[in-house]
Amino acid sequence: MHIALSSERDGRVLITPLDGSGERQGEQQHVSRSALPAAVALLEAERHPRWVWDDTTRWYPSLLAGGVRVERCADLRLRRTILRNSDLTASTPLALSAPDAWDAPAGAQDAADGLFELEERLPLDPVAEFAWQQGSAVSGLALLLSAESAGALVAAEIQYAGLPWREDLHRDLLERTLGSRPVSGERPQLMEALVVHIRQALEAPQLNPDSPAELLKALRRAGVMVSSTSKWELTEVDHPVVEPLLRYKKLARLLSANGWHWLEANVRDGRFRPEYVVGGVVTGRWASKGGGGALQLPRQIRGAVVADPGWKLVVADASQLEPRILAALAADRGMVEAGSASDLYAGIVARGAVGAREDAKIAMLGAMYGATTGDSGRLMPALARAFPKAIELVENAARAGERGQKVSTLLGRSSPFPSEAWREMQSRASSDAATDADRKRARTEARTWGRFTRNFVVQGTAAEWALCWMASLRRSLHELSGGAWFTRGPHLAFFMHDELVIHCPAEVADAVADAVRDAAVEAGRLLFGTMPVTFPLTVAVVDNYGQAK
DNA sequence: TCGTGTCGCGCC
DNA sequence: AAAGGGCGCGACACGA
Repeated sequence: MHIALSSERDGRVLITPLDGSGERQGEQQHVSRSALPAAVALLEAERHPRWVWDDTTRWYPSLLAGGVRVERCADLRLRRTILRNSDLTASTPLALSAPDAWDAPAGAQDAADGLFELEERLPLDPVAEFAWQQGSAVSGLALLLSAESAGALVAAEIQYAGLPWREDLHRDLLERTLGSRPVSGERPQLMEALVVHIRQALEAPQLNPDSPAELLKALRRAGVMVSSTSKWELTEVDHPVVEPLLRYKKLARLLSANGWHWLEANVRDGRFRPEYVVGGVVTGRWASKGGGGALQLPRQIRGAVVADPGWKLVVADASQLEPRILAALAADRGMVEAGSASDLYAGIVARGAVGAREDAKIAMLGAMYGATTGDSGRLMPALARAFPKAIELVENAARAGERGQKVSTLLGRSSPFPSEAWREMQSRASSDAATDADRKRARTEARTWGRFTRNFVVQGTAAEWALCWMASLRRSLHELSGGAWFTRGPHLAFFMHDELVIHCPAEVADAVADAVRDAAVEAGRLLFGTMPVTFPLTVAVVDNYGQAK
């Protein structure tokens, strides 16, 4: 059972029941915007449909605000992106058609109007688009299409519910770490004190350490021969300025990224409401937007995330997700077995591939990111001998990218083609007129694109695992809530690539911890069937996010 | 006074 | 000499 929602020119909403292929099935209704939540709630209860709409971010927030949660949806815009780009649908009319308004980015319908011809600016018809998509979709993409849409529901629900945030604790942290809040334009006391030390150590009384250019000059004048002012380079240097400078940088970062200004802009009524962009990264990872920086919440301030009285936070983190994904994706038995205990890297050492756990970690990162030099590059041959299938998979992905081909994740999301400029560079380099410089530059660019496609298959498949994990958990949390409005019971409150935070009444925290583990098992089964691969979680039941890990 | 590019840093 | 993938953001630098 599917039901499409679409806007009409008169501002009302058209409700169209559909069958699974997109054929109309039964009577349409028209309702006003204000009557929509009630109409959806009724149909949801009676028929449990999959709601078909152009863009979850255009429909779901107002339904949630109206007290209506839905079970399933088909987000046509997200599905369009997958279907247009996937290798699995490359020869379908949809993939071959010219881009239209359905290809515009999330929430950009209005901004996109100028990009398309007049006739494309008519209200989008979800019924026609759904039928077209259903005709183009192949069975191999079904899981990805539904997981992506489920992700859109999760993202909207997280934003609606928000992450509980204690503004008072955040302010205490800022005052302890930076000093009391300065009048605008000035530095907090503890930062100003460090500036005095830095200026003395560099004999540069006017220095503004916030300016990388000025700072670099002052460092070099003082004999500190660095090529940038970055932390990793400064750590290598032995000079009295390094310690206060690194401390200053840390404080400056806290102030600008998560200081008083961030707090006022992003926390309201005790909640931080992250704004996720589902599918915002080409690999399928989520992105975030707005000043919130949802996907980079620093550890330093997680102490301000505190469960409501009588509630708990269940924090779950998928350990070593990407290397485990690679092992399973490649069906590399040795690497899957190395990961059968809780620590994959220890398992790699135990199998004799490398000598130390730290080497195993560096080597695996190098394999996934494409390192060729340094410690990571040196360890690669040993890793390739021990785990030939896993390494072959990432090498093949890199070679395909270097040739300008697409690569795909397990569930069928494909990488984009490289740019036209990239292709021209490659063909110029292989022509008779090519100079050595042409060839060299083309080779460098080919390798760069190869590192992207190499990483794409692992990062993208890990993102698919995470989508399945969330979708599965969302279902079981709903069951645990026993019919109450979802924010009254256990609900997802935060997501960060391989980590979830669930806010829940204390009495169900243990059940939630079990549910989040079960959901990880289910995600592994959805992606890899009966392969004996495990995705262990670190689960903590805490009052305060800072207490986890 | 804009917009744009670069750096540096945080997250995975 | 070559250089590990993906992001978002704020601050600074610079040119229109």
